[in-house]
Amino acid sequence: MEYIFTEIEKKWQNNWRDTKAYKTEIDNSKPKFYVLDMFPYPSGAGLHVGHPLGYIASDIYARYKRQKGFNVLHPMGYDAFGLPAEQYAIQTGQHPAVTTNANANRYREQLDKIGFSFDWDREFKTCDPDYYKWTQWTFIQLFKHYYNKKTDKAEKIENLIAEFEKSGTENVAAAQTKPLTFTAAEWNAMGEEEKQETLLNYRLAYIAETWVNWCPKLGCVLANDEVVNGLSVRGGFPVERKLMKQWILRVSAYADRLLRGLETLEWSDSLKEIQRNWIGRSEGAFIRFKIENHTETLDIFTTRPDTIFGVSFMVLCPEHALIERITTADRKAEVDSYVNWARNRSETERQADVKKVSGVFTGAYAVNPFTQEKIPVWVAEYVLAGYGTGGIMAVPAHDSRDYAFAKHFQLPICEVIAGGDITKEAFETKDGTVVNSDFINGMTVKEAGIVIINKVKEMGIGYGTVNYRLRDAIFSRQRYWGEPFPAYYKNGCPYMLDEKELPLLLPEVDKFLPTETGEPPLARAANWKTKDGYPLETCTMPGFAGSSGYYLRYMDPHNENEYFSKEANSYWQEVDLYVGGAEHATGHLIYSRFWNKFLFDIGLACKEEPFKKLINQGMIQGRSNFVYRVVGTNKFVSLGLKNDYETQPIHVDVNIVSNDILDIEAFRKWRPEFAEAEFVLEDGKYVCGWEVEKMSKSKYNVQNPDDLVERYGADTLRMYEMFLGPIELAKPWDTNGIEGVFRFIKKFWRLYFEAGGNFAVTDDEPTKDEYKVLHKTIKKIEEDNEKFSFNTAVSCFMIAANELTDLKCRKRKILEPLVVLISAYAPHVAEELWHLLGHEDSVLTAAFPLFNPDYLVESTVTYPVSFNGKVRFQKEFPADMNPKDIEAAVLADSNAARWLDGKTPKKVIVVPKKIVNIVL
RNA sequence: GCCAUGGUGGUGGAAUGGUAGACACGAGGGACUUAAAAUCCCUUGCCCAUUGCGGGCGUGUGGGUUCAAGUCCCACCCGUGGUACCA
Repeated sequence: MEYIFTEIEKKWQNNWRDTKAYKTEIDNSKPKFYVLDMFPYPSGAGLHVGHPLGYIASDIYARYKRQKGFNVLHPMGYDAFGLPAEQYAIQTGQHPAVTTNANANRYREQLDKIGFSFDWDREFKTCDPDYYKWTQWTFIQLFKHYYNKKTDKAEKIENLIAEFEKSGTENVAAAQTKPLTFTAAEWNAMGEEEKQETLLNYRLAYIAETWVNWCPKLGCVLANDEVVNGLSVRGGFPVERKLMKQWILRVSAYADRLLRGLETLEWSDSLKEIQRNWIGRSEGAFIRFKIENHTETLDIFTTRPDTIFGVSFMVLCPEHALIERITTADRKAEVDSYVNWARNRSETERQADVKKVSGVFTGAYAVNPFTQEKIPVWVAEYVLAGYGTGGIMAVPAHDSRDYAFAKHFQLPICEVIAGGDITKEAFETKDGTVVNSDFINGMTVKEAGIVIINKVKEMGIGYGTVNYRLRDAIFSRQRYWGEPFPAYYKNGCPYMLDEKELPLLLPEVDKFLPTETGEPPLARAANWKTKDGYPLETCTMPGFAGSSGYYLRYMDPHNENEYFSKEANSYWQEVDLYVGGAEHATGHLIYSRFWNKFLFDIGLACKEEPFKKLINQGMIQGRSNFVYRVVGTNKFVSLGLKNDYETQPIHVDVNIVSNDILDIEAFRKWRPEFAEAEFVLEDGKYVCGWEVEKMSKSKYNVQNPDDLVERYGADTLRMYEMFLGPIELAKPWDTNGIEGVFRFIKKFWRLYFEAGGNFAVTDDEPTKDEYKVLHKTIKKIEEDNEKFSFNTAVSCFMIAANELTDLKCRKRKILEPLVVLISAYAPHVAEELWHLLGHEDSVLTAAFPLFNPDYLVESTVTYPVSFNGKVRFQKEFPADMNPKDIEAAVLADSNAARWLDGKTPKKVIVVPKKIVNIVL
């Protein structure tokens, strides 16, 4: 019988689908295991070979865990809200839901061909109202909670209101937008609107006017992680700064817990480090400076309170509210013009000349609280509005940016930490002795910092604190294709819809564009009001809203009354293994952790962290092929000969190149202008050049998995993608080696058939050597599966197949367990062989074979004998011989005599089962 | 700049401090075949010897620890990814 993968794969894929072989239910008799892939955005381009890399790895692990007796949850779905569908809708008028559904169906078709063990009964898209109902519901909860720093968790806003009524802000320690203080009497005297306005300062989902990343081309606000180098991640359009009223999530309230939680996770160190940097914890002090002739004060954050005697100027960011009030009349014109210029500069422009120093003096002076010295207050772009207080104390001697600024504007530079040469550059090192600083002279940086913090606290002008770089997440998007906010406005204040009114369905609109007055597309919807006639929010939620809690919904995806049931959550708990790309490190993986921690605080999720173990699959890069055209002709030279001509490299579609050899006929047909192409060949072949680049349509290096499945079958594709290299490693996609894996599968198949082609597995008792091959394989595969070392596992299967072929082993006791072992990797082949072996049930329910160490025990071991670390000969000994006897036996050997050459060995080292080393 | 991470044959990549290069691709040679496909066998890190054993050099560079280093330590060079006026 021949290996006809097309038939086998179709047969079993249909069987698994019809029998719902992968349907998963809560089963308290088994331990659970939750394996999740980062679900894809269904783009129009379809699945490319990079997607399945992670899915195959997680599928192998899920199947392995099932074999090990776990009840495995392995769901899949689609992250369906997003910009491309909307932009397509704007161009064509086609509703994004239509495009999204079509794309998702195509993805499903492609995924099905690869033989994944997803429980498709749990599938959903984030744009399904049944699902986004719970995204909206969570948003309402965020609105109704604040972060209590005393209990270190989210609490009901009612508790806060009760506290305000009782004693104002006096006993309140809450995460807040800006510090507020008021008494109970003041609170009680506030009107409804004022109270609501005040509460927004505390809610975990709040509205505030902030500087946002505005992308005019997309007509939309972007989150910090959606902007790279001043350009939008989607589309690469320039991003500006704009002051807008936005919904915001108070992610920063969780900064410390997000940081500490990392320690409990089995994530790679590099990914944890990226998150640590993103959260950006820094210890320092808030210090309040008086401003001369003003009642206003200037608050700053510094990590170097020890350098306070070295402050020679202050700097405010151009957005700072204080500028207007303290600028002196004679400086006003200049300051205004600078501030205007700086504020209107786009992110891109700002990023472009980071090195350029610019700034302007306000004419005002702050007062150093320790020396009473007058310190000029400047405005400069290098101070950012979004970090700390938007104002700094500049210590040019010990900060390179302040140094550059001081040099440029000829401001004094005063050394307060000894150890550097401040005539050349700033001395930023934190070990050194404090000098020129009155009562802290002679102290270390660390000691001085503590003393200053205590002192400012005593003086009532500051305190030691921790500052985070992590920003609150802007949650409004001026788009159509997203979750509508379950919010409406009354007298300008936001209120939430009743939970019973959820889901608030995305309305139909005539066009997916903003209105003529610049309002978001939802403003076009007819009757976009509550039933009492209040206007609904017209923004929608961002892409990360739907993906922040989807893993929880998979636990109980059809629940109509709850996000997920207590029962389901307490069984499945958290994701045990999460597989996906590291590019989500500062976006999705932060937002989900925040989302989950909040749900944990309000008693919904039973685990604080959503993803226990995370594997980052490396990016699959494209491997482009080139042909070399002789300049000005239609003649193409093979790679090895191109230096003899003046050539121009041209991208050629990788699908008409095999092992870097061009299919000339296909090339002629590829483009009309190449129909008459001539070729200069090497050995009758046209060899293409290659380069690793991003996978992209324009480089003709996109490979989709369907072609490969068609040519080699799903099992080969699965094993080949694993064989490419370690799963975490970024690597270029390269089909050059796929033949080898295909050969292996055919060889594996042939183990079960005699020369004539009949299935020929016997019940004979295997020999010891045959058992050894099996048990060696069981051991290695188990180890590799546990380590996610799937590439070496594939090699291990190849070795086993080679050895069993050599042994002509066709025995059930060897070949049957081998089918089970390989079923996680090549499930179709395994299932077919399993049935040929006479099983009625499915290989999917078979247990992982047990390893028996007895079969690996050697009676003799060959020891390499080395002199001074160089191997000279080998000698065989009984496996249980003791090292002293081995030593004696080696020295008595005639080969040893040759190398000893009359010398007495200094030392003889016998490493059990490894090596004998003789030191001369 | 900072943080992370990697550097091993023509290529992808293996190696709990213990015979570096497993496995695979590619290449060369051979068998089978009318031929092709498929399959199988041999060679394949470099250099010398090749009538046989054999010998020397090799994991980015330079040092060090060790009986023994791709692996551990120090310094440097190069690549990749993240991040950047974060006070």
